[in-house]
Amino acid sequence: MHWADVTAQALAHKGPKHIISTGITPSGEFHIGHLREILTGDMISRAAKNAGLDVDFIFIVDDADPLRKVYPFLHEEYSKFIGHQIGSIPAPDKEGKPDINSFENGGISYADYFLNPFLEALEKIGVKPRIIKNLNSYQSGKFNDVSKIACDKAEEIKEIIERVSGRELPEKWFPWSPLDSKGSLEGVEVTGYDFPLVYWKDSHGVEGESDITKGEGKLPWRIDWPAKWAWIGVTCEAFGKDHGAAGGSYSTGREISQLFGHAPPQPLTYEWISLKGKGAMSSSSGNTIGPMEALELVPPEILRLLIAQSKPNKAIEFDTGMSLVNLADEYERLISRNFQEELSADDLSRRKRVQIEDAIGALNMSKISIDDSFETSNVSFRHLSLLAQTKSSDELIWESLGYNENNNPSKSLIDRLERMKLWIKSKHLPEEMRISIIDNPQSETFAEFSADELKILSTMKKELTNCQWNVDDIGNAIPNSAKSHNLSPRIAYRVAYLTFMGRERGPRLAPILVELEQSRVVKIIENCLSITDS
RNA sequence: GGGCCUGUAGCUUAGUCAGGUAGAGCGACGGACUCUUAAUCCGUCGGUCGCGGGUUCGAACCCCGUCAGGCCCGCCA
Repeated sequence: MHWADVTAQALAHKGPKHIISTGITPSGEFHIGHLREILTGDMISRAAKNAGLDVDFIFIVDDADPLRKVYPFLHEEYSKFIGHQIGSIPAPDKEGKPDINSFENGGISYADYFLNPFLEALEKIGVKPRIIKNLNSYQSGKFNDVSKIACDKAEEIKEIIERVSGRELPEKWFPWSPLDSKGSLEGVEVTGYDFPLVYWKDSHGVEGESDITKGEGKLPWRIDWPAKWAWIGVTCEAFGKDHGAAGGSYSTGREISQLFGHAPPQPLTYEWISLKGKGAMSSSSGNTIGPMEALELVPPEILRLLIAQSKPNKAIEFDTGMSLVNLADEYERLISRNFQEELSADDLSRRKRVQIEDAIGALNMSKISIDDSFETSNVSFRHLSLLAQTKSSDELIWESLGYNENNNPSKSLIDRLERMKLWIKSKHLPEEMRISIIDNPQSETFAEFSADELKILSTMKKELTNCQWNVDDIGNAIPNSAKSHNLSPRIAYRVAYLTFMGRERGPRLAPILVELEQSRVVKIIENCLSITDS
C-alpha cells in the first residue's frame, strides 16, 4: 500500500470528514523542499478522497510571523523591519530594498512577494489547496476564542512546554506576543492581562496594550500551531522533521491542543530534501532549486513522482542532472507498464504484489489531475534530448518522430520539447547527456584497439569517404565496415562511438554525422588512424 | 547531556508495525535481435540487512548496547 493510503486508512478509522493541513512561512524564496510539505499533504488528501472520505485540503500561509533577520538576499534597509510581521511589511525591489512606496500604494507585501510564484507553481503541479492566511485570520478574529483560552490558561501552557520540551521559560513568559510601539514582535515584555487586553512594555520603554481579538499581536509558534488546529478543525497534518522530534512543537502542540478542546491531528513527519553534494536546501545560502525553475526543466508529473515514490521519512537527495534523467526514465517505465497483466500473473508472490501496488500508487499520485489518463508518448527523455541537440528545427524533430500535417504531436509532447530545449541550454544538463564531437581524439582512447578494430576503422574511413552524405548511407556505412570483415556490427559501433565521441555508446550516429561536413568526419578518422599508426 | 529519525547489492530502495527461504528497479557484465545502438528482448553477477550481544526452533524485523549521519530540546517551521 502506498504511504499516502496508509495515512488515509488511519484517518478512515477516525471518521468520514477530514481537514488536512499544510503550512509554510514565506520568509524567502520557496524551494522544492517546500514542495514536499505541500505535496505530502496533497497526496494524503488524494488518498483520503479515494478512500471515500470527505476532505478539505488547506495551506496555511504563516504571514503573521516576524522577519527574523536581514537575510543575505535583502538590503540592509530591512533591519528596521526585523520583528515585524512579514504580511505587513513591503516586498523587496530588484535590489533587495524594501519597496515602501509601492507597498503604501496597494503593492504586495513581503510575504506575498515570495508566496505568489509558489502558488503559480502549485497550480501547474495540480495542487489546489484552500489558502488560509494567518495574519488576516488574526485580524478578522478567527483566533479570538483560542487566544482567550491560551491567555486564560497561561500557567498550564507554560507547564506543558517546560515539561515536554525540557526547557525553562522566563518568569515573565506569556502566551501572547504583542506588537510594540513600532510594530515589532521582538523585545516586548507582557506586564498584565485582562481580556481582551494584554499590557506590555517594549524595548524603547514605551508601554501599551494589545487587543488579542484584533490581531494586535499573535500567539507564539508553539501555541499558534495547535490554536490553528482547533479553530480550523485540522484532523491531519504533514510536517517537517524539525517539528516531529520528541520535545519539538508537535509534542507540545498535541497537549496544548487538548486545552482548546481539540484532538491533535494525525501526524506525518517528512524528511528534508537536500541538493546533492551541497547539503540541505536553504533559502539564505542560495542553495536552492525553486519549484518554478524545476518546472522549466521537467514536466510536473515528474516532480510529483519524486515525492510520491519516496516514503516521507526518507531523505531525498536531488540534483538537476542525472537524477532528473533517471526520474524521467522511471516515469516512462511506469506509464508503459501493464499493471493489470502483472497482477493477474499466476505465480505472484505477496511481496511482488505489494511492489506492483506501490508502483500503481506512486503513479497515481504523480498524475496532475485525478482523472487524467496517461499518455504514452513513445519518445524517451534521452531520445528527445538527442533530437533537440541535433535537429536544427522543431519541424525536423516532429518529422523524425513520424508526425506530419495529419498527425500532430500532442500538447504535452510539445511542452516536453520546450522544457528539453531549456534544459539543454541551462547549466543543468549533465555532461553525460551532452552530445559533442571530438575533433582531436586522445591517444589513450585508441591504445587498446585490437587489430580487428583498426581494420574496421580503416574500412569505415573508406566507406564514409565514398558514401552519399545522407542518413541512410551513413547509417549503412558503419555496420558495413564490420560486415566486410565478417565481424559483428556491434564492434563497428563501439569503434565509431570511441572515435567520434570518445565513449563506448551513444545516440544514433547517422543523424548526428549528417549534420557535420563529410570532410570533417573523414578528417577525424584520419586523425585517429595517424595516432594508432604511430 | 536528554530525546526522535535514518543506516539493506555499485546506486535508489521494498520488507521492520503483526519474527518464517532478503525482493525489486537502475547500473555493470554476457547474449539475442544478421541492426533505426542512449532502443528492445533474454540471461548472469552482485547482500556478514552499520557493528556487537541477547530472546527465540527461527531475527533485517523484538530487547540491550554501540558506531555513523540528520533533527529537536533557543519565539530560527
